[in-house]
Amino acid sequence: MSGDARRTRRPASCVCSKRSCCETARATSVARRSRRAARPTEDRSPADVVSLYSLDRIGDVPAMKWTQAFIPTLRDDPADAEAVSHKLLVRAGFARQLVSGIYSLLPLGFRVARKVEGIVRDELEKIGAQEFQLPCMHPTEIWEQTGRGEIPESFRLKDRHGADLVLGLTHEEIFTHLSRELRSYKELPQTWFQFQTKFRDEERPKSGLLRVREFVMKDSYSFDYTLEGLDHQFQQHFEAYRRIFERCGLDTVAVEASSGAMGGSESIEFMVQTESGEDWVVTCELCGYAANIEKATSTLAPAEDAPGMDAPEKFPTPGVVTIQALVDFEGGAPADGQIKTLVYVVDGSPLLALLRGDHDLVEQKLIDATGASDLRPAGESEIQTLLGARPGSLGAVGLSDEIRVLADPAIQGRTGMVTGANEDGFHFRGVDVARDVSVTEWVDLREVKDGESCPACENKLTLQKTVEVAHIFKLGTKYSEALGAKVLDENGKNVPLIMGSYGIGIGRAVAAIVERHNDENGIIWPVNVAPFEVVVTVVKPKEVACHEAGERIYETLLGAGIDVLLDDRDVGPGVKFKDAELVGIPYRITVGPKGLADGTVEVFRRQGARKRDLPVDRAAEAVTENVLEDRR
RNA sequence: CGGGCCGUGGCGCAGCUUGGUAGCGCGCCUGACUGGGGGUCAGGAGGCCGCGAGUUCGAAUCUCGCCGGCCCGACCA
Repeated sequence: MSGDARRTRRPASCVCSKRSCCETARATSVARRSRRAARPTEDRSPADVVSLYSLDRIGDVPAMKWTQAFIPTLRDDPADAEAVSHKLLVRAGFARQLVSGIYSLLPLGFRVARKVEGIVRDELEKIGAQEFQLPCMHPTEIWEQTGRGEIPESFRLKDRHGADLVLGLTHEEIFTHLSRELRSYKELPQTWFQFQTKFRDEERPKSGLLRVREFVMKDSYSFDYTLEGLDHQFQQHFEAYRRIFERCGLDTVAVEASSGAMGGSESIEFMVQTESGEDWVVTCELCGYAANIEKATSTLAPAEDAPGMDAPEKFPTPGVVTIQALVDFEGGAPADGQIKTLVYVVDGSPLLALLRGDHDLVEQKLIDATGASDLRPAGESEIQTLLGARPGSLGAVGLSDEIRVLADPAIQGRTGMVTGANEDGFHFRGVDVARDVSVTEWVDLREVKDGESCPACENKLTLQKTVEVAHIFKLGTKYSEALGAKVLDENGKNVPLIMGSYGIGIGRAVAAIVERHNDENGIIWPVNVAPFEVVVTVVKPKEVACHEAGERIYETLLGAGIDVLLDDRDVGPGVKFKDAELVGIPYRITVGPKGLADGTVEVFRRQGARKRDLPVDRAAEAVTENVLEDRR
């Protein structure tokens, strides 16, 4: 009984000032024990009494009985949750929010996180990685040395002497700092990793554990002195990640990604498809092409040019300030016959981005193309100063060469186009891009749309919403050069270390697993990451036969090394079934008077909700077999 | 950072328009019954109504400010 159990569980370290507190508790617990011990019927052996008695003893019994575990399940979805994983992880007692984007993991949640970590550690050790533990608090200077001192997401603090510290957003800097102790190519390659909390003051945390401000990441870093060595490490990680996610029961799609502010030449993200995600990924089922929308391209159907003219012709378009308005305007043009002109400020200088009227800009592509560290849309007054007109009438025809113009290939060679005339209320028609527009650089800037053709095989592309669970980067020498991490090569020459970095968000992976493994009754954990693999549900725990049969099965499973939870609560069976399913334990063995009457218990498999009756003394063994089979 | 919504026992919510003893369901505690899908009955505990100021004889309710949370957008290593 939970009441009894709780009351006897006085912390050894109780520091209450009232002497009576702990003493009374102790007295009460003794009284309860004797009552409990006295309750059993006369036909029990002393061994039975001892085993019952041990129920009340906390210290030497693993906390795997429901009455002793902290599993605060909720009947209703939390009001502030939207994402499936958020609702379920809170409802099922895995996690609680402290403030926006900061969560506590409860025992069940921690058990899952530890299992995921175990899989990750196992696979990394298989590729020769060594585990470290680095600090969360870093001196700000080291971040300044690599040019990452001004990241808006960083949490900053000062120590009592006024020294500036930053809570680590990641650990390239610190691992690279340590790598300076590498002296010779003979020590290479090295692969180092850790599980550590990262702090990122996101502008908008959301979707429960999917996007948070404080989270544990497995990050690893590879050090070598040749590009081939880097390629090898990158490949090793890629394959290790594949195995990790497979073992976690996560279907991932590996996509080309933008390296963003991490720098480096190449990066691949591991994405999990879910409605709660925020990253769009483009995939081709036929040839396997896959890319983040920040990077993806497609093959376009050719657009039809309007008749050409000898020179652009200016015409009045009063009140027309959008692409759509110009489509509807008498004498206007279809969207794919227009040139969209966007003005950005890139590291302080203006830049024009030109796209086809029906296309959208991917800002990340602009950042990647310009190498900008700061990029934003220009304000209206800046635009007015630069081009002499307001947004809605902008264009690049006849601009001075001083202004940098990046244009998307979709408008290359087009004729008879319509674009703004840089005079409010006027547009040009008959624009011949090659003739009339001076383009500084042609770069892919447009966003791929669902249903466009695959750049590799021409098949139709699909667009999916996903969440990023891992990201691997070829960093090159960005960090090693900034921090002076060099080794001597075969020729005795100092060369910078060539690095890779590789991250997996543990909490995010846990949430992603829930996103993909659930039904209307709750979570369905894959066995490998389940907080418990089996729950033994005792239907009528007050009845000695039920209780004892349940205990026996529970102990047999424990002895077989199965993660098993005994639901010994004195509540109705419905409550226990609902909770077990909500929590998502893969196997349930139901022990109750009905089955015991003919010597059976019921084995229930959460996935697929399959039930079968087995003889009492066969059940533990059979379920053990199932579990061992499911573990991979 | 812009826009919207919301803060009332542990959880989910009503009450606010029209100011006057703070309510409901679930959960929790005690006891009994019950026992194969969130069961029944009886009794009970628990609330600076987010915080602060103001209006008023009187504020959960009206006004102002602040704080916190969620969603959309922008942003994102």
